[in-house]
Amino acid sequence: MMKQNIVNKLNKIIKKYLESYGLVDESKLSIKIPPKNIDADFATNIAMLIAKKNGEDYIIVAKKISNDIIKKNPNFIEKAEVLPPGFINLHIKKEIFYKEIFKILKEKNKYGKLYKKHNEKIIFEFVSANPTGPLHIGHGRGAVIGDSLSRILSYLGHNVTKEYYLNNVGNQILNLAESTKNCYKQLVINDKLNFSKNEYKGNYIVDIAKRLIEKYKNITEIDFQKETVKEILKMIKNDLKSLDVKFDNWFFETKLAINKDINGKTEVDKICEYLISKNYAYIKNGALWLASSKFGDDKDRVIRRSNGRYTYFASDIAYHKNKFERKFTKLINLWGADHHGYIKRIKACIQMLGFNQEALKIIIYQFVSVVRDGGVSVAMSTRTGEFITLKSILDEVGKDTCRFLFLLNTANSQLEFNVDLAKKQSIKNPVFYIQYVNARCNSIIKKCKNKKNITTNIKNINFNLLNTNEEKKLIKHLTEFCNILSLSEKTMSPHYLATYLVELADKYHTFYEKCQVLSDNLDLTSARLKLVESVIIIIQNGLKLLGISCPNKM
RNA sequence: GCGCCCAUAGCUUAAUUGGAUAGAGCAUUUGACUACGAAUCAAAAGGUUGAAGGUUCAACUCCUUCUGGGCGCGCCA
Repeated sequence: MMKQNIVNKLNKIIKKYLESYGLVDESKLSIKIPPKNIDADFATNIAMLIAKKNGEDYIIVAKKISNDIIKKNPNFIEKAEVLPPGFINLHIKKEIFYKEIFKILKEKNKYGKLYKKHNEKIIFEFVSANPTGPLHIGHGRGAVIGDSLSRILSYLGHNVTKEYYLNNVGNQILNLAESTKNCYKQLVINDKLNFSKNEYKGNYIVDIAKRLIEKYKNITEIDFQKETVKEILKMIKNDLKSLDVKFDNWFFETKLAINKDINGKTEVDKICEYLISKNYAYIKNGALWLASSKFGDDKDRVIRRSNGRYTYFASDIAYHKNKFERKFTKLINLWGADHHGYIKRIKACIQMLGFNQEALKIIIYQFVSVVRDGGVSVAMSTRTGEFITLKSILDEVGKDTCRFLFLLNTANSQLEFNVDLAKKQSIKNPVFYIQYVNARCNSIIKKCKNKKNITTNIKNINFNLLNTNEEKKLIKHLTEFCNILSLSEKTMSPHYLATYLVELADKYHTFYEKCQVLSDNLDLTSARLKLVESVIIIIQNGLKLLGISCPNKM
């Protein structure tokens, strides 16, 4: 939390000027790391705010304030410069950065980790793909973003439970079971396979049917619904496992929509009764409608059809209620872009249940399209069987590359996954670029193991010897790790960490070319070795949070 | 028709959420392996940030309109 500490300190210093000039509004005040082309540690726009209010010259005010800051904080600020249009750029004393490197070396794989920081209990729901087929590449994106983000949140002291909600009830499941059954029958009489329009197609259905033929002698013994879901669930879990994604809990819809209490009522029954009693639900044309438009939804929604059967949405209400009943105080849902229309209605429900809708945070990720040498295949439809399975991609490009390509971009824009390029670049690939840093570092460490007269005690290292631009940039970048984690936390976007690691690798490789680590100058060698060690720590911590391996040899 | 998201270099994209000269990678051109791993580095070239207005000292970022793309709008899930 080095950046935060400095910002807090600077805030105190700078706010005094705001007050002395009678400015109350702090919302436009910024203290942040300047763009890369600016040589400074921090920058503030305070002078422009003040000058604007008083109608004074930006530069003159900036110079006045910056001079004053230097004079009053000699132990903290190295120098301050004014650049047009009126920024004050601050250089922090080098020792503060060295201290942070100390901290990295000392805390190692726990550097940046926070403990018991939050009282809230988070439930993070993601993937939740229907058990009607194997996961496709779009689900993969959700799985990776959700998994990496929850790793980051946990690392920052949040109490996170990762949950997969399984819709194992309803028409789609009946339909699925029917598909397997038909396939089974046709296979038994050795018929040519024919699927009707609404049935699920795909080799996995045939595989399941074949397995059932082996397992059972008579069709009457088979519970097709149970068996099919079981088999598909096995597939989904396998796919997630090879992506290195693990859930803490699998929540079955049957628990809400099928299981009954001693009064013969399901959770869904009960929630509907509650909603009716509160006048949040009403009967129209024989169906039960939720008055969600009262709470910001575009229109009211049917939760129980006139034929008496509940909609999927009814279970969803019960599910979110259940999350609160399990004492979760913050709900995070990661949804594919096709679900954006559900945000308003589910937020409406949460208000009806008497909870704060702010407790629910919904992250939407846009779709993935797959490109192969020119041709684009987009539609990921489980029903038609036209989709690219996550497994096939994993088999082709590997877990690390797959995860990283999902993590490098913001969730908010559509992702074009170029399989051929990912394969071709398997050597020249951003993941390898980062992993190579670790390999190079470890190679150096190994090489100097037998060297004598190297200083290993951090306290005796003279970091002032690390004087080149490459070293200074590398040090500064290392110290931004915590800042990046909290940015990812704040924006719920793990991609900041991914791009940060690419930049770190970039800075390390430059350093590596320019600065020979092992040399006759023992003091310098010792200092550079410590720098290399801290690079290893950050790279390993970072990749671990992204769920990517970090081999010492490649 | 209504709603959500997107549009940045030839391609894939970033920009710490309103800051300074819009950063990378791939592809192209040039140079560097008898020093710690060349899966690397150095350099060149490539941009009116889809268009037009507006707000602001400051706009890729916010507002309005338009164009193009994705997705969603059922008593489907």
